[in-house]
Amino acid sequence: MSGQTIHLAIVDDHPLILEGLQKLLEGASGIEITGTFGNARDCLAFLATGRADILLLDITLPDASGLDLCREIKEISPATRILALSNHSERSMILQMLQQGASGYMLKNVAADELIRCIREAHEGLLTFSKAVREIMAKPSAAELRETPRLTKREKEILLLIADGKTTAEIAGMLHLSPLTIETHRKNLLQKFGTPNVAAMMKAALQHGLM
Amino acid sequence: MSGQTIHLAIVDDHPLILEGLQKLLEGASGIEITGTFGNARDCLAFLATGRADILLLDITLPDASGLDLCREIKEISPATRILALSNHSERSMILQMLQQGASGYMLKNVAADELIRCIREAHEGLLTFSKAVREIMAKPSAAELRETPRLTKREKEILLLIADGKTTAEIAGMLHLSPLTIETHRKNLLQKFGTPNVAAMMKAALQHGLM
DNA sequence: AATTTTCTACTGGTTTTCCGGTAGATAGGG
DNA sequence: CCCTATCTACCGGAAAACCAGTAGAAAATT
Repeated sequence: MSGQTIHLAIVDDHPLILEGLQKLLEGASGIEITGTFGNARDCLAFLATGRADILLLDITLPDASGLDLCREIKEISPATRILALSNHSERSMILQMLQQGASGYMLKNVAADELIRCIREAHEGLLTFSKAVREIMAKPSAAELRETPRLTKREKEILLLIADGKTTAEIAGMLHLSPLTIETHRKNLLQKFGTPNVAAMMKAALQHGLM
Repeated sequence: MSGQTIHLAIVDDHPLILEGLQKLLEGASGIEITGTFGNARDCLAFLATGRADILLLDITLPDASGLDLCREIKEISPATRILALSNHSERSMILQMLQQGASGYMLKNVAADELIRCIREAHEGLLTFSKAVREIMAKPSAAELRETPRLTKREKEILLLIADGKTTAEIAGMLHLSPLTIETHRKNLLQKFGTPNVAAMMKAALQHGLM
């Protein structure tokens, strides 16, 4: 694999960026641009037949979210390594992109040599980031880790069972407790999270990484 | 900051690992071990008064999950950079640890020079991984990206509102639709996710990164 | 030993969700 | 133009969740 020509595709809704990247990568030996696309649709159509080892992917697209597109591409073409190239510099966005299957992340202000390094590293099967991204990722903001309700052991236990779709009666049966007790715990959980129902609570709990 | 002595603390429930790491890091100049702990409690007690620039953190602990401990530490001592040092090699575990505020991740089979490099890089404010971890992270498994139900525009819209804790009636009001219509969508969503209620659906949706 | 937290359980009632259908109107793509 | 997917809307009934309280027993902490 490595040492071969790298087949690169680019998705970005801004034509200027596409041109800029093309020019920028012209000088790089071993990298061949096999397609450039302004939206998700065209990109997917290309990947049905065409080849891309590496895909530079913007997150803001006209017809889909880059997050969705990333996952879709990994489904239909798992071998394609996706490098996010975005203006979004929030830690949470970077993590989401990785969760959707990206193999790297760069900000758009990345320098040419760094961009090329990232493409090469991704092609070698390594997770890769531009330096600016590594700096962002190393320092989680206090806002991101905003205080999580302190749950008791029992509450955590019950929260997990609720998340699994178990009803109050089912949980009561499993834990050999009265359904009324489970209801109380459930009520306390809702109150601790400050949410009106389990749907919102689930979102809060999962975003806090509680499961 | 950089160039100074790095104050390092270690949390690992296996005494042998603690000793091994201490010996291994003796030779490294500029790194001073200020504390070693076998559980979460002792570590938190230390951080209340003591100092640690970098914390090597195992995920499996007797009295808490390393994930929980990581977040707690970042809350009480945000300046402390946390490097996970674990046997868990699943991509999802690594992502979770980052979500909880870690600045890096290494597997326990890491070589001495790599360990030291990671500690130094973390101290310089950079996200850092051992090479093995970068390889794992670059290739998301098919299982992780297991197929997500294909939702229509409307369904996505309603899913988000449900996640915000809105009731059927509220959603109907917002979208100027009949509550019965919303109920149908809700029903279809449950069916597509294969979940018996919104709690489980929320978990599924969030784990698929749908929000 | 004293205090606080957690776990347990209850009453009684209201709201909401969930289940099983059916079905016309309106796109969007081949 | 046709076909499929989507969006809309309905019925009736069962199950579950949510709300607002109270309260004793058991742990855990101080």
